[in-house]
Amino acid sequence: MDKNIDKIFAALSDPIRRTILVMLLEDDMAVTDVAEPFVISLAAISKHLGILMRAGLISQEKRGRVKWCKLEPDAMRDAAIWMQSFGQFEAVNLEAFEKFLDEELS
Amino acid sequence: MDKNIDKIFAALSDPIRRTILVMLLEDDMAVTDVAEPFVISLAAISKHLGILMRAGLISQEKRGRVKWCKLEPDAMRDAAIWMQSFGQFEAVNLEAFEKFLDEELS
DNA sequence: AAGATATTCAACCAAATGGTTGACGGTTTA
DNA sequence: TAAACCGTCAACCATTTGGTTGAATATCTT
Repeated sequence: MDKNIDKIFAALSDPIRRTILVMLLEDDMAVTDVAEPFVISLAAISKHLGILMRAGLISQEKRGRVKWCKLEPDAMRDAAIWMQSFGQFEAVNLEAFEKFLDEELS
Repeated sequence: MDKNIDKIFAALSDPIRRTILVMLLEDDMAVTDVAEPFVISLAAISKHLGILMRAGLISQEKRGRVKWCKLEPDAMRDAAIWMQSFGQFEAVNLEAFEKFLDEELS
């Protein structure tokens, strides 16, 4: 139960996986569509999705031959609590967040 | 500048390193004292501290033969912003945080 | 000067990570 | 039924990670 925080932080340490999570903020996506913007192989994306799955950050549901990926934002709560404990971080303001998303997606 | 978020999350993915950060919440510590509660070798702790250093999460200052380790909580801000963007996490309440620290330190 | 203390370095090892390609098993479409 | 599509699996490769031990360096103490 607590070992999972390891997996969550490890999952978040890869920029491809963070980008995938940002993509899933918009909407659920099929594996093939998740893979589309990246230059690496579908198999590699499949592995990344497995890591996100095992960390609990996404869930997957197969309908027909398509496997849908869904964001599970709750998984991040423990990690967020851990981080904020060091914090006195100001509340996130929208400006900072939008700027951040721009950089992340470029 | 942004590549560092990879290193921050990677650094946080290890329970020993997270425990070290919690220890440094209390006060600055010498490397030997950081290592004391752990069963692994001093050299291994030295490597962990190097990873925390390169992630910017701690700083080190040598005075005499003793190297002092200091928490640098600001380094976590970018990562915290990233996480909170998925969030709508409620503000951390003290109860949850104390429970968390108990688990982390045990 | 010699000895003890603090920390890192170097060489090594096992396991995990991130990538590849090719084959395979389901599912849909023609 | 045959062909196309969706996604994973298996085998492989290079690199990184987390640990070890023993030697090296630097500083303090006696």
